[in-house]
Amino acid sequence: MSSEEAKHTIAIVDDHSLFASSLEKLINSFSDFRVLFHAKNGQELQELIAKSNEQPEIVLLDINMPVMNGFETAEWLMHNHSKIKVLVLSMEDDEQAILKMLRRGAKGYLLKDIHPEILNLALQELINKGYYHSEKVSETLLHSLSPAEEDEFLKFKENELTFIQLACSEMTYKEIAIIMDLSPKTIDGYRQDLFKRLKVKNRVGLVIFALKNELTRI
Amino acid sequence: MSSEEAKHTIAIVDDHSLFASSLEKLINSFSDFRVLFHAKNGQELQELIAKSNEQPEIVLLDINMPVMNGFETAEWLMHNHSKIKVLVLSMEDDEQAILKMLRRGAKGYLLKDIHPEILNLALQELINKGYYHSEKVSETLLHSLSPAEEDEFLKFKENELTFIQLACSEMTYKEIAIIMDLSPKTIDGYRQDLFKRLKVKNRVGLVIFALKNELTRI
DNA sequence: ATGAAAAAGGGGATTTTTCCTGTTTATGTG
DNA sequence: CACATAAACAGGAAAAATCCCCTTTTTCAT
Repeated sequence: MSSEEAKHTIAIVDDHSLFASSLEKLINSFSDFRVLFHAKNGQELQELIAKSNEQPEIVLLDINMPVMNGFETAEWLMHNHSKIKVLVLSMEDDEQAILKMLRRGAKGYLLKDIHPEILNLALQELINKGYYHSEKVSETLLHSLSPAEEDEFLKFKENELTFIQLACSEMTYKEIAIIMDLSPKTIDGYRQDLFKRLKVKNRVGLVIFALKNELTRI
Repeated sequence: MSSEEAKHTIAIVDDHSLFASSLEKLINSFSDFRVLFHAKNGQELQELIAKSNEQPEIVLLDINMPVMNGFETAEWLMHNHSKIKVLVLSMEDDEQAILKMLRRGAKGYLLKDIHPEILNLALQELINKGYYHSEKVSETLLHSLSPAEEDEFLKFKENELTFIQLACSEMTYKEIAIIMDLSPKTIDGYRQDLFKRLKVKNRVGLVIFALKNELTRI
């Protein structure tokens, strides 16, 4: 791999432009990667992706950014460009942040103070294996599963959870309303609110979400 | 560590008594561990724990057991004896099983064909770090949190299978028709035929069927 | 080549889902 | 009490899903 065109493309999303541009130089010095563009936040990334005729294969994503932060950006990428791999580059060594990012489909999580060669390695693994997991990330995952804590992303009220679970069945909403002893209109309210919050398009999307997050079992 | 009393205590839960007893011998040969008792299933474990005046620090847990399987047992332990660490010892190298166990608080997951020294190491780590994570487990965790890839088999015709898999998404039938380059009416034909054959009432039923039978993964 | 069977496509109707915009009813807090 | 807020509920309409019955096209073995 050597010609410019064969290099894997990368987008950087970080509001610290000094960091972003030095990172760009570094990446361009890697033999297999080149930076396509960088954005100051998620919103700018959306615009650049829309405008550009070339899509990045990998997005290096910061978390703390104004306007549209890393979590929202990862969520948007997951829903709208699932082929783009997200590698989080963050300042904070925070288990909850790591988890929240992984839940939003991030393929790796690196601290900003790592050695450049580690970044190169991570990028290579991202391309070859589809993900890069550092020791830290693995430990975090294991830790996190025992106390089973949550993030806003999947916190539900009792009724909502019941509705979700019933929606994962062959019942119509009318039948669910009867079971839950609520008006069909209330059920419709739950449905609409959940669709928006979980960014799903329809009931099948809701079912998939519930199963992925083990909100119910089939 | 050498006196019998100072050794860490272990309970084995496995219905294959030959395996269980040889495992007991093996563990008793480790300098830091001794087997307290073994049970044929979760129910027997409950009784033994209740009867015994000494609680095991670690439970080596099989998954496939009659009466009360590993999942149920892990769940019970999590809720009733959260201080006891569960190390799953399973036959199957199954991502879903690994995840289900970790979600139920398991502190480690080992395949039954590992080298004895690995078991010793895992037990040591369980005591020292509180968990043992193999490479496989780490990969599974990461894998599981991101959208998965697909797989295919079974006795459906190619087009049917494709349709089923696409139906397990947020696409409308019209969109599926476009993707499959068929008339929406043909898609409706597939749908109707499958509903009848699989005895499902609606699309959610179809999705559930597909997942139960591993026609697709989400 | 031809007839049966399978696959693809269709008309047209009802039901369910989905969406958008509200109002009313509880509920908790200063 | 009054006020803010969340929960429950509604009207109305468009889109999608579902159903039933029917026709055309393709495939394939004889």
